[in-house]
Amino acid sequence: MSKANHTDCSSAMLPVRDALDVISGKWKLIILISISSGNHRFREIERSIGKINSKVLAKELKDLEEHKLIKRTVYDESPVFVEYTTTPYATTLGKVIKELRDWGLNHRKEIIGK
Amino acid sequence: MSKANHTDCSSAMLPVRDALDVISGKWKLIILISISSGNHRFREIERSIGKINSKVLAKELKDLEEHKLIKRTVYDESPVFVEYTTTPYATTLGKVIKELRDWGLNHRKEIIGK
DNA sequence: GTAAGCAGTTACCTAAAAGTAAGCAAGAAA
DNA sequence: TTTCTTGCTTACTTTTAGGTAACTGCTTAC
Repeated sequence: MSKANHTDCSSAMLPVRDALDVISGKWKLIILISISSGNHRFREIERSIGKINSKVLAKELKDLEEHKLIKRTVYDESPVFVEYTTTPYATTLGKVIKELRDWGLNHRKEIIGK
Repeated sequence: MSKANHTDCSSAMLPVRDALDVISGKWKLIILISISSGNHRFREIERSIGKINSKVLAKELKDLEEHKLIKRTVYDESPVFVEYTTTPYATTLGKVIKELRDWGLNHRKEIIGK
């Protein structure tokens, strides 16, 4: 008889954990925003973010690709060039990003910048 | 003349960063969910999460309090007891959490559990 | 022929996050 | 009276994220 003297809420926790596994971290959403704002080349993305370094960017891009959120395409022209684009699946993150933005904007007003 | 050969999107990035600073990490939202699901005592919260340890929980609770997302109240009865509750401000995170949940649920269906 | 841009990689380092295990003061229950 | 529960703290270790700097092969521009 497992007498669990607490409210169970694991069903609410699990999906949030899943989502955080994909998007949390310092750079993932930032990179997605950069790409969907029109930066498609490695160096473009790097410059648009500014403080990121190429090692971290390369790693994060790989992660995002594994999660099917971006697509890496190599154009075999001369010189070859590499393009990163967001996938249709990435657009499902739109609402998440919007809510985070709105909340972050308000939070800065309320707490940080007072 | 700073010739920035990339699209500028810093205004979209900043608020997202602010939000992530507060909510990213392994436990913050999980703890908020636990408290708002009815777990108000330290040990209750601990048990409801399961894998967290008291050192980490204590630290995260302090962080959440600093961010005005929860309130710690000490009731000076005998024995004294401590209660954690979410603040009205925490409810502004509701939409964020909802979107994360929905996305996480879908993500598990689409990517993880296939 | 030298410099500069592209898309990264490599080896190394640091700092922060998270975990482990134990303990403590108080009261309550056995 | 020993044990249990609560709400933590302390000291220590491990793990992970993130950062630095240099360097690669390739190509074009000067």
